[in-house]
Amino acid sequence: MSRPKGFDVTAALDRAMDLFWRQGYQATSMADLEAHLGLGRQSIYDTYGDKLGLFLQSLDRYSAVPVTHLLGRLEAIGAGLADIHHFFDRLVAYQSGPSPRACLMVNAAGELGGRDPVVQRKVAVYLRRLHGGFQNALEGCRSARQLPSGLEPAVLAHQLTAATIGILVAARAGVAPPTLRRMAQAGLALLNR
Amino acid sequence: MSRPKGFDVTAALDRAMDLFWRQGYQATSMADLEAHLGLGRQSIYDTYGDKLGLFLQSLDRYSAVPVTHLLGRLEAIGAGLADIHHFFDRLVAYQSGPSPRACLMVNAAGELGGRDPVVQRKVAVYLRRLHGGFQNALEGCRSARQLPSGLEPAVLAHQLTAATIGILVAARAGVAPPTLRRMAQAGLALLNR
DNA sequence: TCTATTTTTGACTATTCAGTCCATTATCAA
DNA sequence: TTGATAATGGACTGAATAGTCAAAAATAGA
Repeated sequence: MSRPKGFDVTAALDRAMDLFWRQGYQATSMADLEAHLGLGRQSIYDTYGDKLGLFLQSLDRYSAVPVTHLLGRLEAIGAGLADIHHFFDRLVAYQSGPSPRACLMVNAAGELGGRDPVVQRKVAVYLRRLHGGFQNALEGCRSARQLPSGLEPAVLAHQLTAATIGILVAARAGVAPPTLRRMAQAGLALLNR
Repeated sequence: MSRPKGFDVTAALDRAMDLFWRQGYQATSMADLEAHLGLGRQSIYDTYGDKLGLFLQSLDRYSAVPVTHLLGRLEAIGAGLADIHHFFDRLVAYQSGPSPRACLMVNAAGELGGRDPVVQRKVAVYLRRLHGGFQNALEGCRSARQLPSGLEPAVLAHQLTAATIGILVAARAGVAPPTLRRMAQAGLALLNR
């Protein structure tokens, strides 16, 4: 080895993820990436491969950081009702900012799901993970007798996953925060029966 | 007036809608459109304006035909439980084909929702319409005593809308039909208690 | 200090794209 | 039949694109 990279590879990936998250894949040019990462083009190609490679790594990074951040408590041992409430609170709060970016995975499904099987699979994994997190927390609820009998965690997890995706698509469509909040309340109402 | 158009303007719009639905906006080039519509470029520009204009008209056409086709029974007077079941049956069946296209509106939200307010608004209108259709049918259910008391149609409509969007995003992610069916069953299970 | 290796930089290329121009063709109204 | 008008097809354009190349700069190890 001789000369080390003059930048933080992971930090730059975070910035790429941010840009793709906001603008989408095709609307983000290599020139945009150069500017936002503060890197020369060749450095980007050397480090991450081509544009699609960088995007796919951004999807992985998205799973590793923002998704884990939001889902962490749902996926933990001992997760329960409070964590589900917390999840939707955070979700709505995050999508109620000035220019909500919705979800990189959901956006990617809409833009590239129709033609890139690799993107498809990553989104599918994300959806399964969402479902798994809810199911874990719901089984915690059941153990703690926080859940009305007769509600199947696996089924309820589908309903909560759908509620989440619904909110994210609505956010991308510019739906107003009060409506997003109502959608979240409708999701949480599922737990009260 | 002198020379009439040598093609069916609406039929060509249907074909453009099909193409955008399958491939997305940016992945569809004017050359693709020429080939698929069987028209010269100038005819397309003369008739529909620019590419974005054609896309926006495709969104409107999508609302007018496929959406109306699928939602018609939910929006009709006298809609009820059977129509909600029918809706999800059709939805899943349609997305279980060899290469499901999911939903033009949802796809468009993911691809263009982040930067085009016109697209945003059209998607938001579509979401409201979906909610309205469910709410109409649910109120029919309530009148017919098909709905357990304590279920608010407006809230339940949010849950069913989310279930629908969830299935559409999953379809775009290539999720297998059996899972789509389970997601639909989870949606319908909302009506059973 | 010297050398091998890598990063960086910026210019370059070939392609693709949306959109335009214009000559030609076809139709309606008179 | 004729003149006005509109539609059509194809070539063209300028801009933007992803990706490449090669020279220069910088660093670790000897």
